[in-house]
Amino acid sequence: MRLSQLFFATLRDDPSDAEMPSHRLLLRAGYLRQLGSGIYSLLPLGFRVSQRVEQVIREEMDRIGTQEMEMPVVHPAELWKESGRYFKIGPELVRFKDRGERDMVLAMTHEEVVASLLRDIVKSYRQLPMMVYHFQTKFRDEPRSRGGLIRVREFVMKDAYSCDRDDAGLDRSYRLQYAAYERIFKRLGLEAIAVGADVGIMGGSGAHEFMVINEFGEDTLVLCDACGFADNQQIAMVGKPDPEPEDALPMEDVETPDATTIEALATFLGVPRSRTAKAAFFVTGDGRFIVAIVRGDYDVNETKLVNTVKARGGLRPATVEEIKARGMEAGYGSPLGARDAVVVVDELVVRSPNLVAGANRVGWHVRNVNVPRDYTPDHVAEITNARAGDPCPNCGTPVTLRQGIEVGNIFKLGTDFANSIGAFYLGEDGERHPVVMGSYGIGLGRNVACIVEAHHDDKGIAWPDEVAPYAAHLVTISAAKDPRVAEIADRLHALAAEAGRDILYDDRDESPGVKFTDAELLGMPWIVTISPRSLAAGGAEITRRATGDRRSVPLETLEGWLREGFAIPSDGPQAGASL
RNA sequence: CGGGGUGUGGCGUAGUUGGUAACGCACGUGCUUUGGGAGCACGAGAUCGUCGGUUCGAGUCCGACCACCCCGACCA
Repeated sequence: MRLSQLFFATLRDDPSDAEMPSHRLLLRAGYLRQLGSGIYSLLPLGFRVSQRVEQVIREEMDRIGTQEMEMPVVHPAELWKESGRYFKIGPELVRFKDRGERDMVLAMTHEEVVASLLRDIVKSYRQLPMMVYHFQTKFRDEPRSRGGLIRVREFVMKDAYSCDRDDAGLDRSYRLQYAAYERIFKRLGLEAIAVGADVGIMGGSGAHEFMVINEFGEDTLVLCDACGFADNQQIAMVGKPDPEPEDALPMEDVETPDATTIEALATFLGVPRSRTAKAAFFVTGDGRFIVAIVRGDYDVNETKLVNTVKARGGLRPATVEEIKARGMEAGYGSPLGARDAVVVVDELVVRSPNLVAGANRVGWHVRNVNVPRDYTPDHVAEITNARAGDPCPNCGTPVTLRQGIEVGNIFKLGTDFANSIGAFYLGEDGERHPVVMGSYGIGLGRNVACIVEAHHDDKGIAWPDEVAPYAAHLVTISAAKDPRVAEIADRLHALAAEAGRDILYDDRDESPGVKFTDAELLGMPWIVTISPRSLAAGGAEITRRATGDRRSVPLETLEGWLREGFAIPSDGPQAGASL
């Protein structure tokens, strides 16, 4: 591909609204353009990377016997009503009517379609197990997109679905996918770690998220360096040691003007935050009022809270009026005297004696509150976030917290979709059974961005060989001065094209500075320079983009590599080699 | 949806007390230049996010709206 013909433009200045390196570089190097919030066009270079990522995923899916197919982006809403997700999912599911006034949705994912296909096609246990996948556009009207390709509203995802006779079969499929994911991320040049994850709205019995560590990551990971324990903070259960035992003292009102936060309360009373109880108020999607009590030195974990109270439709913060209506006072709240509320208490609170809690009166708290002596919980469970330094549940070593980006996930769905959509098969036993499903997703664009996050320097991108849009970037210098330069470069370019592996060829009449700077920004793994100087030194100069290692190569040798698709031998340019 | 911010040519920006838009990069033409974002000359490109208001006159002042970005909420 001649750069003079390529549909792209490099930018000298950073676009002002790009913060992450991947976003900045993909924009500056001409891989990407934004159309709207969370909506992007992939320019030819970006599309080639995406296709190469896709091909890696395809090969690994095929390798474990997953069959490629394609399912639609627009679905009749009927199907989503059958699964119930039409009612459970909020505005991120785009709904509209077609010309016939029929309710339609834009696909966020494809479990319903797979289940409906199973309903039509799978009749017998002999047809199972079976796995399918496709690469397809998803649309999710995210409340807030961010970070370039990291969180978008429209994106292409590889989603795979396993279909098994029973849980044992699901476990087997899940392990196959897990292993395939490890191979995929390794080939993509990503150091992904699998963490235990919440099953969320997908339901089901287990899930892992594949995460790459990144300071811009939206998820918090709880990691143990000693034993390898890794969970998303949403579900990480860490032990909390027993507080010092004390005799329960009688409750005692204490005036606490303006102490509406734990911080202010602890300061005002001169006690550590661990001697206070924090109340948080929520309303579930099904209309129940929840008051959650955690110790003042911990934060409420909403995922755990949702799972504890089995909240359908999630949680939203309660309004001040709703809190008052239950006999409580925001800022001075506790279950003391509360009514019509589901009281959920963190298990550590039960073990912690004589805490300061809200009096449900403005300006007042109560000392020496003890559970269950002073109020009765409806649920006692761990509903707090793990903190850095808390003991690992496996080995007791203090855990660390890191931010991560989810590059892939795998879910054990179970039988919910099959049951609701009606995907049953006849077993060997002659009985009807629901198909047991699993769901496995990888977002292409997000992976492209994460590859750049992991493979760049201050000059630009440095693609791993496996995903580079072109294997090499051919640069000519002083072509106007020495006719041999263009002649040789043209020949090398043609040779690569004939060998079926196009290379990028900067045939523009630009100054050397522009050409080298662009080559480093664009990030092909090999930069090949043809110039009067390189010819005098014996042929071409080749530079490994990632390391900067550089050496002179005879033209015949280079031609040989190009015929092999620029398969440079592993003993290519060595560090320290010079012209 | 709450908080903060930004909208001026493709990108980055300037624009004073209100007087009809400027600079760098990129772009076109010509000449020179060619191993690290070249030089000179000429040139094209903006109804200043939109609508309304104040004013003789609005990029600038006022109001509403829209878009985008950041933090939070949210996130199969």
